[in-house]
Amino acid sequence: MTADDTGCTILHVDMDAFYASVAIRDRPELQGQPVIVGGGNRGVVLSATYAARQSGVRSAMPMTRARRLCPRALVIAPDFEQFSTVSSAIMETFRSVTPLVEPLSMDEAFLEVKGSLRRFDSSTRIGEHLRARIADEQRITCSVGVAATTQVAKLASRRAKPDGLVVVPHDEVTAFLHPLAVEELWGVGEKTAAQLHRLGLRTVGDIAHTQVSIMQRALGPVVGARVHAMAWGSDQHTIIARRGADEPEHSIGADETFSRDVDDAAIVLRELLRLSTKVAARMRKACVKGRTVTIRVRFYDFTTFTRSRTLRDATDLTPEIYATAAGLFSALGLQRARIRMVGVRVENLCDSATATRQLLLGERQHGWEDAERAVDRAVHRFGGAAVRPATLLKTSRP
DNA sequence: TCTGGGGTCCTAGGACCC
DNA sequence: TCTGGGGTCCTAGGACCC
Repeated sequence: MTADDTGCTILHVDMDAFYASVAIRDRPELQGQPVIVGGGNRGVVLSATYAARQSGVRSAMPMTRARRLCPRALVIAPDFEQFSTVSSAIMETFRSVTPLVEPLSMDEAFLEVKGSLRRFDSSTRIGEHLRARIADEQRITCSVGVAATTQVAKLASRRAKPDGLVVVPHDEVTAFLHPLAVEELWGVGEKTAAQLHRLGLRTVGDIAHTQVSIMQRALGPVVGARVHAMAWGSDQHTIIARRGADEPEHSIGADETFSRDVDDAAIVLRELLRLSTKVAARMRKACVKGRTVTIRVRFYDFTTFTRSRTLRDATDLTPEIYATAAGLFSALGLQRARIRMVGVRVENLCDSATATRQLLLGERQHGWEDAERAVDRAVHRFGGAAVRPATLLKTSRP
């Protein structure tokens, strides 16, 4: 790639093996060693150092398989609070260059740098500046992709890994994209790739030279059109400045895989209560209420059901969320089914301040609200274990 | 000893209203 | 008598991302 980045004002910045890099940055003896962040007897790999990747370890791989592939790897449990702190600092570094920062996850973001070119001279310079600062301030490496569109910038940063920078100038976009395998495209996963392979399409160039209508018939009107557009390097995505914490979510949920499959409804209900408590507390912290409660139940063979119910009024209260979740679960009428995972999610969120609530006849206005807020205060002062529903105290989870 | 936990977005069918 | 669309909301499922 040439250094001419004229017109390329979008950067995709992606930390290299983020969780693993943060986990070992204060432990010089582990530099260059195979390290896996993950855990739990039924967990997956969250992140692995490049030394571990050399043995074939990949993100999202079952830990059992990862340990088999790389028995000498050190396994470290994730510390999400630490990751979150580092992530916030990194996003602030990005914002010191441009206000147009769109975080995609803890460890990556799109930056629109058009407005910063006068100060920095070129997009490439900005990328190198950020790489140097993050290496200096956080002692981890990152990779940067520079292009005219988000999709191409994202693919460029992947090409740059680890610890590099790749520019894809406008007139080299098709030469860059077309040799790539279809599954390299953002939004093309296992199923879509298989569908494309059935059509005989192996490379991004194959997609580009197939009629949009054929793509849409195979993948649906929206996804088909998007994938075809991406094959020509054109995407409609414009960067939306967001600041993680005050961005309203569309849903808040929690799920839990049991360490062993469970066939006792009482244990499942107790877990639904624990998850409802967790979700309700997170909703109150985010100052949102929601109307639709969804449960997910995954069985031993990975088949998964979802059931949802929409309430008349938005809520952020454990008793209401739990009652709905428990009702949905009971309505499934399961008889000693072997359950692997359950989850509770609340959707249709709105700002707590604007949520209106019609009082039922005779309902006390502040009953549960007051109780829950007292719980929040106690948890804040004494920690999460301080206050929880009585049924969660009897036995520990399986 | 297979396969986490947090999300977003899309599709499709049915109910219901005008 | 027969037969309409369009719009919105709800529910269930599935694909995908990190």
